[in-house]
Amino acid sequence: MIDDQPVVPKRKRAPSKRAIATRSRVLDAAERVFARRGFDGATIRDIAAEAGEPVGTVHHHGGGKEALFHRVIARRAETLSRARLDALDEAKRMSAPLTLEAVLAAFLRPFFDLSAADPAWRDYARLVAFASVDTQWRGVSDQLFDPTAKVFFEDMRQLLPGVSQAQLAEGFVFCVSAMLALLTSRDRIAVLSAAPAEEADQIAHLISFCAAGMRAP
Amino acid sequence: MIDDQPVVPKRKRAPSKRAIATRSRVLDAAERVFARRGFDGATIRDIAAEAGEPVGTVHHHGGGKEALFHRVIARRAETLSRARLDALDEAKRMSAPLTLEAVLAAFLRPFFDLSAADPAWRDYARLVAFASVDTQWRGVSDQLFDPTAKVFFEDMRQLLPGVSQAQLAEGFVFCVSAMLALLTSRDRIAVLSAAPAEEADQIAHLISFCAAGMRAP
DNA sequence: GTCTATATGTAGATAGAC
DNA sequence: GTCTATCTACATATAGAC
Repeated sequence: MIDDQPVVPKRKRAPSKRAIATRSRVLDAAERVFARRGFDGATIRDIAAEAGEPVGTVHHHGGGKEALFHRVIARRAETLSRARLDALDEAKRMSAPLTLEAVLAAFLRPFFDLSAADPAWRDYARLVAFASVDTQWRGVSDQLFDPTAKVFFEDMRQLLPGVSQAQLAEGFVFCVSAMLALLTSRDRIAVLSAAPAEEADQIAHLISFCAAGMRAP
Repeated sequence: MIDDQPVVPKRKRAPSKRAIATRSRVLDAAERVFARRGFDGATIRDIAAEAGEPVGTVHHHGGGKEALFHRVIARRAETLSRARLDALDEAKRMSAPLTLEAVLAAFLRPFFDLSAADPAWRDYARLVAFASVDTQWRGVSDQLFDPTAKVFFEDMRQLLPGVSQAQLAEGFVFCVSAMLALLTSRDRIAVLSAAPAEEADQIAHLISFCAAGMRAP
């Protein structure tokens, strides 16, 4: 253990462009397959076929099935958190005084905006929904999403001083579950409503639903 | 195909008490294991071990893994629907005029009441949550829960004539997702609220949250 | 109905050529 | 880094004794 290089011991060399592209293809394919089938329902072979790569390559870049799932879910988490926090900053700059609707919109909208710009984000939403229901991944999603959630939670607490922290926590979880439901169950909603709706309207409804619910007490 | 008995061709004989008990043990075990691991994550062997029965017996009573899952999810659906519809009738008898809160309570409360009386219903809730997120089971849960949902949906439509059907459908889906979140994520709420809460309070909060959200427009 | 033994397929993972 | 071939384990399912 003496005299081993202390600096930059990982990542022996910069990966080639080709390698980066392959890795990206593997992660994209894994995201789609995990979104469709969940963690246990997906197989490395499904992912390899989806990526158009051999099985060994998926293992090489994914580092095993569990690590691959973790990598896929972590990959976009940072982008999502930053989009939310940026939106919150923007809301604080724009609207004075800050409203509950503005805070909720800053938290809820980015996922939809990203999904509208890139359909892969819709798959990612399904993946997050799978991870949310499976206690096996509870720790992972908490670690990735909780820090940002806490920031918004604090702001909401300021805006609703009359509401108990317990009730606030419940409301926040209800909001998140409603967001995921809208992201992943638009077809179910369409069946009940008997007509396809504009997603822009649905997002506005989600926000007003959540705001009213949080204010209910 | 001629001359075969047309009457009571299924179920050659009444099953023995012992057989009924075994079947019940298998279904109970399957419910617990499916609730913990989801459909794909669970194995027949896990279920057999949980039931204290050999693998062959699980197959005999379950009829294969898919049929077993279907059987487990269908087993309590009828009870739940009846409890909801009974509660709705009761609400209509008791409160005149009927309120949105009363209708929502009739829909949302029974699952919690049943869970409080028998912890197996809590597992069932986790199972339903798993099935809700997995498109593979979309059809099954729709078939089992949609007829009752439509009854409540109609009553809410009467109570909220100013709200569009699309918005009503969204709100209803939000309510269901919030209910499942509360049934399956109490630990997550406890982390945010920094204190364990009484479930009775949480259910009251769920109902007021949903009522306010539905009325938001 | 119950249980043991087994058939058959496929899963995740890896070794080693290129 | 890429890809083929293969190892080992365990999945579902069933056949047939009790």
